[in-house]
Amino acid sequence: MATTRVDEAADEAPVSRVQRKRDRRIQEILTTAAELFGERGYDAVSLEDVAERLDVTKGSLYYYFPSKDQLGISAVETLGNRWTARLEELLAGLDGPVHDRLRGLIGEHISIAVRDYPAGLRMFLVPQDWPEQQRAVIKELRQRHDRLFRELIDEGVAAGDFTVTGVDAALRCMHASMSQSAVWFAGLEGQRLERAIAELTDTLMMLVGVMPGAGTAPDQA
Amino acid sequence: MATTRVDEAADEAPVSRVQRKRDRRIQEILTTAAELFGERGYDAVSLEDVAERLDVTKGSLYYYFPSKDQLGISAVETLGNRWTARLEELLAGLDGPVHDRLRGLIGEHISIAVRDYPAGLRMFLVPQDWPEQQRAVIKELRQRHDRLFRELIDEGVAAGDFTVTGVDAALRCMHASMSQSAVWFAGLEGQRLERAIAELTDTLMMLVGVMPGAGTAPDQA
DNA sequence: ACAAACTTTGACTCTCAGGTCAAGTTATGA
DNA sequence: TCATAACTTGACCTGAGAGTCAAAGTTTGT
Repeated sequence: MATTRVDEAADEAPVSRVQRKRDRRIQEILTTAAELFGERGYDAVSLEDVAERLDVTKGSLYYYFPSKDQLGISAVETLGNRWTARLEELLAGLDGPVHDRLRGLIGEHISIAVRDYPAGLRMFLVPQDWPEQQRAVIKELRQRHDRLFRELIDEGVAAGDFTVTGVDAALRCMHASMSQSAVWFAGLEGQRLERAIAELTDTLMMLVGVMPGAGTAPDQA
Repeated sequence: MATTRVDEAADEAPVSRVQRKRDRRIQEILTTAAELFGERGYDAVSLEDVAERLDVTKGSLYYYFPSKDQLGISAVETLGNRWTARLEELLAGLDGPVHDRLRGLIGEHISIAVRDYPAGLRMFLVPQDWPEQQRAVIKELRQRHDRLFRELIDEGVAAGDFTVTGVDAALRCMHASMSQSAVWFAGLEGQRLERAIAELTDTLMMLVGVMPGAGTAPDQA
């Protein structure tokens, strides 16, 4: 503990204990804010609401963020990063035939979305509801998600597993449905939720030309 | 023109000349309001905005509607009725194999939605954005649209034309995609819009198990 | 123990949008 | 032409929420 000022030298990450504490606080705020924005929409949530859930007062938030919009942008960014990271991680951990990986990715995407990020989805639905600056962030997020799916689909198409025609439209439908799922499935739990997700997954798999019950290899033609 | 007071007797429709004028005014207001709500969302539109576009002042609106919410409900209702009526009419005018009719319905639905009712779609996306009372109206509207599609699909399934599994999920995806199309295709025009709609239609047809290029009867198995 | 840095508070201002209304304008019908 | 009903106006009230800030409270390093 005899650190006189060692960290002063390290020029990469934010370092000092006080800095870390500040960062943690900021994360707390962002998480809570994202939660609320997701529940009720950006406009409908006041900073007083956010403050209340954090058990502080509005003024505190302004100590960390210069405006509601800035808080909104950061919240969206953080949420998006966590979400995407989780998907990327999941995908990295998957192996086997493309069909199975895609199925896993779709299912998990919906599952994560509904369970953990109903918040995040709302922003995909009507980007215009968010202030100008957020839209850029949202757009980028969307593209990252898009890429994950597209790469997998391309792989499947190259391998001859999928018969998808019109990848763009298919991807759009997938995203639309997955986003909407947060609205549709809100309130469902346990078995019923499982089943709803499974059914939606099957349907979406159809969009890339792979029937749900067809097994791994289509050797019945 | 020698009407002394003939209409006083008719007890069904709203009658007097003054009444009809009033009704026309109300329709104007509702149309404009729905337009604006659709463009920017219910919350983001102030009555002053609505009044401005109508070239009157806010006070006038309160002469016809007791509150913003009531105006909102009526706007949603009117819009929904016109939209559904148009779809029903369209469907009634279609004939030929189920496949073609469904394709026509989907294409027109998207086309109408994007071109004439970008307004109306927004409310399907996140019903929670609307006040409690509107949601009932929205839900009913959704069910009416749902029924149109479902009946057609059921007919196709009965006839053995479609291989759809999980009608609910498929319908959900269709609605999600059609609603989102108003967001995706906003700004597109002419050829590009045509093509986008066509591609989306093809993709959605796939959801009910009918490949776009497969012709009317699947006699190639 | 204590000063400096960091954090939180709550009372304040400002603006904007919903809603009211008395007074004015315009249309209707006899 | 004129009384009456229909409509419109604009000034006003109100509450809510964004944003500010001096002062008070807490943590930190020495």
